[in-house]
Amino acid sequence: MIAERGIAATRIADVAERAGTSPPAVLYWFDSKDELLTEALAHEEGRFRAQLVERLDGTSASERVAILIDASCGGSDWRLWMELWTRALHDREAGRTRRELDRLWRREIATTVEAGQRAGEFAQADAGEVAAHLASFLDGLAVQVALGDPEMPIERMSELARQMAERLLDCSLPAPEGYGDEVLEAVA
Amino acid sequence: MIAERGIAATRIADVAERAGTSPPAVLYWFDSKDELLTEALAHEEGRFRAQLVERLDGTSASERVAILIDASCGGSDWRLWMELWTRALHDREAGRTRRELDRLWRREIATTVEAGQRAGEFAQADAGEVAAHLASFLDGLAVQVALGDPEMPIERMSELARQMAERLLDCSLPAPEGYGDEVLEAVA
DNA sequence: GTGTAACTTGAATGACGGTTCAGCTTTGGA
DNA sequence: TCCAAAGCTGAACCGTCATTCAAGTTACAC
Repeated sequence: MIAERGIAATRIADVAERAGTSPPAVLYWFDSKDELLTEALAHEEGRFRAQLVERLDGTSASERVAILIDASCGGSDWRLWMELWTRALHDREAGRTRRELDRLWRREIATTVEAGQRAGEFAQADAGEVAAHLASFLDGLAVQVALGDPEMPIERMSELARQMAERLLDCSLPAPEGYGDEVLEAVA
Repeated sequence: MIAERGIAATRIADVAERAGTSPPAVLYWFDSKDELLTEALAHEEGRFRAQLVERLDGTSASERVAILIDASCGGSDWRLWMELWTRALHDREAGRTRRELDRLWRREIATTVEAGQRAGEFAQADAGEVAAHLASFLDGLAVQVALGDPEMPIERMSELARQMAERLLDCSLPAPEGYGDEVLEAVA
């Protein structure tokens, strides 16, 4: 609901309708609209991480980087994070949440980079620097994709991010899987 | 006003108060709140471009790239563009505007890159590709900066973007000017 | 001066939507 | 079977704005 209409335009009545119930019923489970929105975003974040952990299990560093990029491209709806960003601009609590999520995400990348360096798969470079580079680049690309920029289809995002990682780490990454119709459709 | 409180929380009464007048007076000049917001964003965009054109006058390609990066870091309030982004997610008209602005911005970069290549200042590389890289990277960095990420002060954004450009173009860019207190404060 | 257009205002108006409330139905245990 | 708690509902309630309106004030042309 949030991804479709945006936080600002999402009414309790919309959520209720989607859930096949009534506005007061929604407020029976959530104390307020604000709490509902906050929990929705937290839930999505949890879903994303869980899916990521599963995919990362028992893989090489190169594969991991490829998976992280891949997950960025299609694993979650960037519209949600963009909503969180603008929320974070004016809401202290949302700001804290956002910073924490980003810190974890960059750390995930940095840790993987370091592992790859120890395994000799990647060139020596400051892992934190690489993580900052890659994370920012992915954010920027995702904005274009989420906004349906004709010059930035999701395949190009994937390709550019991949090139960037290979350049930063001086390595070769395994090929990404294609994107299923659901993902392509969600982006469109 | 929009940068401070966000589009969603900006009331006509706020604008009126800031302008030292009354809500009906604001609606005398703008047909609706929506038009007011749209024109505000367009106005800021115009201001930014005008300032850019002035700074770019009579400079070498290397200087131009440095100026473009510099302008990205401090020339405008990214909070406004982030507001435009989320607006564009659900508003067809805002989406068109955003795409057009981004197209112009990438073209500005690409044109400069091509000029620099003709002048022998930059390595040969697909200018469109370089522009897409750089523009996305700047967007991503700007998000972190705008959100006050402690790991991404504006100086680091400037430094990373600069390195990225130098790497993409295999060149050396002139040093950026420091950021004045106003910019640093606006970001904080 | 005086009339007119431009501009502004305080006071409604009205829609919208979160929240509350009093009571209904369902569920599950004894 | 009975009863309490859990879960839900329709119908208010109420605050918050954008927007309108009728009437004022100013500025300026003649």
